[in-house]
This record gives sequence, structure tokens and C-alpha cells, in this order.
Amino acid sequence: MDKSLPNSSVTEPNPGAGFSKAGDALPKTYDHAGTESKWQLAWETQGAFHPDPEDSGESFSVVIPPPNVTGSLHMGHAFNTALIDTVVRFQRSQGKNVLCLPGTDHASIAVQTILEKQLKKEGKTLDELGREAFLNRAWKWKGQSGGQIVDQLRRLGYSVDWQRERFTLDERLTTSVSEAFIRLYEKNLIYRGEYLVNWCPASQSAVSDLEVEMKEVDGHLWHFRYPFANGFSVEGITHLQVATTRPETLLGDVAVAVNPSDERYQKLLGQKLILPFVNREIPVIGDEHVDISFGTGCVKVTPAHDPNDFAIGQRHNLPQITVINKNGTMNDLAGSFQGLDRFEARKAIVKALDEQDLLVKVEPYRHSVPYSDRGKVPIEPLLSTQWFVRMEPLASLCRDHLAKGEPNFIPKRWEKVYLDWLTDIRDWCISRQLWWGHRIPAWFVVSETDGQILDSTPFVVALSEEDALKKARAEFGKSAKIVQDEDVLDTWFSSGLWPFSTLGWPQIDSPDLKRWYPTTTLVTGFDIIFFWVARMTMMAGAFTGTMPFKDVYIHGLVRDEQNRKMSKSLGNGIDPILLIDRYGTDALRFALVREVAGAGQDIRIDYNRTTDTSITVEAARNFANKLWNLTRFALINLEASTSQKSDQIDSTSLQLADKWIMSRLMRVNREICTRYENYNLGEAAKGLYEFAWNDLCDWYVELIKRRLMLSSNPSESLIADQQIARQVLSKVLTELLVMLHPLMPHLTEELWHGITGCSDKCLLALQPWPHLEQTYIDDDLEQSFKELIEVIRIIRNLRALSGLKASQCIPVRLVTGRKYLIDVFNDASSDIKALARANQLEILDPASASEKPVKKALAGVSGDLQVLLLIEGFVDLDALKSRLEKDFAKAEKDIADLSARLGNASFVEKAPEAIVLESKRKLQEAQMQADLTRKRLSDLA
RNA sequence: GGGCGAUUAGCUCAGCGGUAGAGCGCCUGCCUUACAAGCAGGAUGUCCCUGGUUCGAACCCUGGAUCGCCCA
Repeated sequence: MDKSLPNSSVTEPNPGAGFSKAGDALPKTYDHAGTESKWQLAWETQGAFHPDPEDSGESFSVVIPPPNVTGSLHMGHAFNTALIDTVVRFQRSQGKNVLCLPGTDHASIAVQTILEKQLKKEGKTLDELGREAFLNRAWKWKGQSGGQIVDQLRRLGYSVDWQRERFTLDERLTTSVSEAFIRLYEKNLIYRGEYLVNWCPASQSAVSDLEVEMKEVDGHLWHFRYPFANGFSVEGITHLQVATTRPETLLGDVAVAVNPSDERYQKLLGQKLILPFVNREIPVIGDEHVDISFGTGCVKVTPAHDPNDFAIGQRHNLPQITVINKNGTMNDLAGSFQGLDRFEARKAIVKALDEQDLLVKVEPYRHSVPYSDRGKVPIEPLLSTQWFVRMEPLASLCRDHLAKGEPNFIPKRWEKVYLDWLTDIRDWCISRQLWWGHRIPAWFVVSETDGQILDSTPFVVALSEEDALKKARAEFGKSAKIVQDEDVLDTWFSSGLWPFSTLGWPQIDSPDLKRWYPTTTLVTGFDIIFFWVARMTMMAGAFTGTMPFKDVYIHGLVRDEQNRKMSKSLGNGIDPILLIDRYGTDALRFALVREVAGAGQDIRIDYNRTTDTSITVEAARNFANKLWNLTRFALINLEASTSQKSDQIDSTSLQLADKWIMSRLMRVNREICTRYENYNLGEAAKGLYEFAWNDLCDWYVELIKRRLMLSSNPSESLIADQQIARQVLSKVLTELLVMLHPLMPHLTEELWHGITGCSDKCLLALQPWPHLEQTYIDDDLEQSFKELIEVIRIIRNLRALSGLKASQCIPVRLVTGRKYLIDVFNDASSDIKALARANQLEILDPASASEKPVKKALAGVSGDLQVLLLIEGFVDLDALKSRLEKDFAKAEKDIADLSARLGNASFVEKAPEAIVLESKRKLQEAQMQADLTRKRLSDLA
């Protein structure tokens, strides 16, 4: 496949921008800004992430959760992107034919709110402007301001196919939406009807249940009296007392309900009450759902303004009286309160009740109030004719798939959340009284109802006006006149189609659809499982017969330094762009991924708001710089030709350190690959960090420095050995960069070009995962190497204790009874000397050591291993003594613990043999440690 | 009211049956020619409480506390 494009201006070598050839003076710190923009441009102009359906390789596809066009990048996007892109880049390295498809959704309410605000400033109204002019304006706005988020996503180094970028209102996707609507309608899965819906008075549209947020607010409970009609009274009772949090709905009351088993009121059932202000007679009815213990046990019933009352109304066949307009003001049935805003009306009604001596009391009352997510105002339940999707048949399909493990939730526990929502699901109100969005493909045959649109007006559903007219004429005769429904569909209706509408559906022979659908993985936050994940699975189930993705990887939220959810209203968001500017995209990405635990937990980003700094991200930036300098070191020490030869390493010439780092490299290769595959991304990041810093930089590089920097006139064998070290370093570093690439794409791309000398047309982003050479993995060797590191640590510790100067070299004696260790130490004696600053090194078994006793020495003991620093005159005797005493005490405690354990008959009997043997070994070791330490202490005395 | 998650070093978090780990911070030395965004060494814990299971519990089970989220 040829990914190169004619435009080659960005692929010209750019000396000075980063690594080029060894020998150039390279800066000591990594400059992320230049590097990141350079590779973002190179990837995109070379079409690196634009796959062809004809390309070879197993399909791997991901659609990104389309951000809202009105949005700007926040931490949630950065986090989601970091995770998706890590997965996607890794899968590309596995040789798969990877499609990662980006796009945005049109966000009906959000866009319309923005534009209405603009219009208001200009003193215009929607109606004056008209639908067409408004839509022109909206598209213009989208063109100018709507693309911001997309450019910001580019700055994250997102390896998506920008050539396949989609927008939910694209013509193609709009066709998908109409098609989906029509098919659902024809299967009787969409219906139109008058129901109590969640009305948002701010956006003046219906919204779905999911767009309603319940908020606990401090309100009041007003108690007031309704007098009986016709002066009726029983045992002196002349009124019924009701309690409500919403007095303004009083005007729409049609009954007062009591529980039929409530003895207080049984004799009043069927009596009439007089509704104040409007003087309507309303009955006292019995309904089992009334809570006897709440308030007085009497509730006013307002079917047109409360979901519970609506249900009561249906059970008792009560009228529905709407008293509130769609803009939240009181309507003409509200009498003298007409025209008041619903909250003004509340005050006025309470005042008027008080004046009529009908107000009994007011209590402070904390209760849940439904708020519109978008509009940020209380929802008004309102009777209204809307379009609904029948959810149960679709949900049932999804439940069947889930029973077969489709889709596969990671982590598993989110499956239950998803399933619970799909069970006892309510129908979905999909129509919105807005203009920006997909207009509902339904046309009313107005000629049947005198040119008016009534609930009874028949309608036809079709892909186009032309088709609609045909259908209407066929059914209602040649003179049929049609008018399209004014409303648009819920944005999530189109988002629900996203995994297949973006790939060409409903054209089922679309090459992209055939190649990449169903998609492989969906990566998203748990907060949109219902909004998006469930809607996608339902739509996919209905239209494609499969689930739209195999895996769903659910991640948590990014929380602020005080562990709060980041939100606009709190103003506690952390701007990822600021962090990118300061620390680099790769640092931010690495920091975010590294924080991820296995279980889809929320992550927290520390942030200092006065300095705009983050310690977490800074640590990742430091890691990036470490890699930069590691590569700088390698380039200074490698010859240009080394990298080509690194795959022909002569394994028989490897030294201990070489074998060790190769064993570590291959082990890491195997582990990290598994972690990436299983979405253990945080673990992958941590593993690579440790390998790069602790194994490679701290030990291997330090160990080979002497082999790399030869004195003048070196022997041939030294030159040959230098070559080995170069080859190994080159190989390890190169493969490390490939493995790190999914996490830190820009930096690794830059360094990889530096180390391999490849041209800019050859991209690390398209390189395969390093070949796993299992034969290098050697458990025993790694274990021995651990001992070697331990010895060097002990020597360094003793040196630090005694206050030896770094430059002071001293003779060292190592004593151990373990034959293999003696061999390892002999093999590595020059390494030990160099890293521990020893000028002489004796490696003895206990017998030879006792033949050559030393009087005074700095001593450390680890198990049977004694480390002696042979120097005259201790610099700090007390420090050494207290150290040895501490070691002794520890050994004694270990002996006590282990003997107690081994003395326990049931432990020896029941514990696995390996554990028992291990305990015995540890006991022996502790005893040896105690003996030797005691001896050293007595030598000191 | 139902459900889910969290509680481990000063801070952020790993570990999920076999004698407690990392990063940051802290202390002591170092400008050792890749890196002071660094190097070497060091200190630091009733693993929230309570019972229980087990030879053995930070880890499994009871009950509870605190914090957070979702659904009604």
C-alpha cells in the first residue's frame, strides 16, 4: 500500500528540528512543541491512518465517540482519546487493517441555544428569521466555530482517518437517519401520540428521560385547605387539607386522592371539593398509591403536570387540565394568574390562599426536582403530542445478545448497569421542537383536516417530499396536500446509528461497511452507557442484526484535584491544551494512561491553579526527557551503521549484561503485548516506564559505558565487544520505542527516526510490533543478575554509611557459599568494580575466606553473602554499628516468625510443599544472616 | 429505597491468600562527559473498624463506618 501523497513539502529532511545524524550537538532537553506539530502534519499528509478496505490484514475498527460541535476540548476528551489512540496504534502494530473513524455530532439543543443568544443580542427572534434563514446561519456558524474541537483533537496526535471524518448532519448520514426512522415506523417501533413529556421551558422543546437530571433542592411544603362543596361537613370537618411542593399546579387539579384504606377519609370518598380561584368542583377519590403517612394523607391530583398524577388520572378516567404554557407562563385557564411565570404564580397563589385563610402552614422541605440537563431550568411535565420509539422490543433484542456475551463489557461490572437499564425500559421521546437537526421524515396530509395539523391528521412517512406526496395521493386521492412535520429528531437518535451510518449504511454493499462493520471496540466513559452505548446496540440490533462492536471498554472520569467531577457549572475544568503547551501531548497522554487502574476507576489529576502546573504530568514529561537523553546517549555512542546490524547479533558473544537486558526486553515484549491486548493500558505504561528507566537506563547503560568508550589503541577483542554493546543497545532502544509508541507517539516517532536513520517517509506509526525472541528469556540469569545488583547496592550503601567520597576507591571482598554466585561475580567483576568503585575485588567461598581473615572491615550481610569493604580506619563506626544491629534485629525477628510458622504442625501438614520449603530456606538464610551479623558486630567491638 | 465503587506511606495510587509496593514529596551526599526534568543512598505504614473462614487474610465471607456515583 502506498501511503505517500504528492505533497512532499513536509517530508523534506528538516535538520535541526530534532535528531538527524550522530555527532550533531543535540539539546539536553526535549522540545515537544516542534516535534509534535511536525509529526502530526507528517502523519496526516502522508495518509498514514487512511486505510483501504482492500488492504491486507485482519480488520480492526473503532468509531470515536463524536464530540459535540459546540464543544471545546476538555480532560474527558483527552482521556478518552489517549485510551483509544493507544489501543488503535497498538493494533496497527499487530499488522491489522485498522480504521479509526472521527467525527462530531450536531448537538441540536446546544447549537440552537448559542444561536438564539446571538439573535437575542441582535434583537431578532426565531420566528422573524424563519426556518430557512436560521438554518443557513447555523451552517455558517458550524463552518466557522464548529471545527474547533476537531483541531484540538489533532493536537492530541489522534491517529484517526481524517479523510473519513463524519458529521451527523452530513447528507449521507441524514439519509441514514431518515431511512432508520422509516424502517422503525414501518415495523411499528415508532409511534406518535399525546403523553406527558419532559418539557424544557428554556429550550422550549421536549427532552428524553435521560436528559433530565434529578436535583435535591431546598424547597417548601405548603399545606392548604380545599373546602367541601355545598357546605358539606362531616363531624365538623369542613375542609380537606393537602400538601404540595408546587402550589401553582393547583389550578389544574381535578381531584384529591386519599388511600382507600385510610380510615380518616373513608367516609369522605366521593364528596366534592371546591377548587379555590377557579371554583371548580373536584371529587375526593381513593387510590392505593397514595402514601398514608405523607403529609395529611391527601394529595391533590394534577394529571397534566405531574407524572404520578397522570397515572392516577388514567386509572380514574380524570380530565387533564393544562394550566402552564410551553414557555413556562400560566395560560388562560389560570384565571387571574394568566401570564405569570410559573414561579411568580407560585408566590401569587400562596399569597392569595393566605388571604382567603386557606393556607395552613409552610414547612421547609428538601426534595428532588427534575432539571433539564441542557436548559438548566426545572422541567415542566407537560401534555404534548410527540414521536416515540417503542423501546421494549429493541431492548429485548439487546438482552438476548447480552446473554451471549455481546457486546463484551470491560470491566465486566458495567454489563449489569447496561442490563438494568434495558430492563423495564420506558419509551423514548425522540421529537424535539427545534430546527437544527434531522427533520422528521413525516408529512401530514393536511387536506384531510381542513389544512390544519391536528392529532387526528393522518400522515405519511417517506424519504423525500416527492415520495411523501406520492404516498399521500395514493392513499387520499389526487388532491391530497401535505406539510412536513416541523420537528427534528433527538441528536442521540442519529448518534445511535453512528457505528454503521458512518460506514455507509443503509448501502449494505458499501466497501467500508463490509470491511469494518461490526466494529471491534468501543472506548467510552461510563457516563454515556445509556445515552449512547445502549442506543447504538438497539439501533444496530434493529438494522444490522448484530451488535455494533465486540468489546466495550468503559473508562472512568477525570476528576479534579479535590476529587470533584469536572463541570462547566463548577468551573473546575482543567484545560488540556494548557497542559499540552506546558508539558507536551505525549506527557499528558502518558500521565493519563498511567493513572488508569484495571477496573475502569475514575482518575484524578493534580493541578495547581495558580501556576497551571501538574506534578503528575510533569513526572511524565520527565520520563519523556529521560527517553530523549537515553537516545542522545545512544546516538553519541553508536555508529551510523550499527542499527542495520542489530538484527544480526551474534548471541554467543554476549556478555552477562547483554544477555540480561535481552532477557528483560523479551519478557517485557511479551508482557506488554498482553497488557495492551487486554486493555490493561495503565499496566502497560507502568511496565514500559520501569523497563526503560530502571533496567535500561539505571543498569544496562551504566554497565556498558566502559565498553563503549574505549581508550586509544584498543585491542581487536575490545572493538568487537564494543560492537556487541552497540548492537544490543541499538536493538533494545529501538524496540522499546516501538513498544512505547502507542503511548507517546510523537516523541517515539522522533527518536526512532534518530536511532534508525530512516527517512521521514518511513513512519514508526506503521512499524510492526518487535519480534518476540523467546530464547533470550532466561529466568536463572535474571535471578543471578538480581543478586549482582544487590551486591552493588550493599557496597554503595556501606560507602554512603561510612561517608566515603565518591572518588575514593577501596578493596572489596565478597564471600558466599553459593558456587553459581561466585561464577556470576567473577564474570561481572569488572562491572562490580566500576559501579561500586572498588579497586580490588576478592570473591571467595567461606573456607578460603577463613584462611585469610580480615581484622577490620565495613561489613554488610545478606543471607549467606558477606560484603566486606577493606579499609583502614572507619569514618563512621557508630553508623555502621547501628546498621548491623538493625540488620541483626531484623534477622532475629525473621527467625522467630519463621520458626513459629514451621513449628506449627498444621502449617507443615496443610500448606503447599513449595511454601513450606520456601519457609525453610528463608529460615536458614535468616539464621546465616544472624550468625554472620553477630560475628561482624563482635569484630567491631 | 435499590445498586455500584472507594477506603493501603505526608500526597496520588498499585497489589487481591504465603513476612507491605511505586511515583511524587521528605532526609543525606553528588554539576560521576545522556539526562539536576538528573545520579547514588536513606527514612516512612494498627493495609477504615468488626467478627468469621483458613495452617496463614491488606487480599475471601458477616456486619458496620466514612466518602463518591448511578437508578427510583
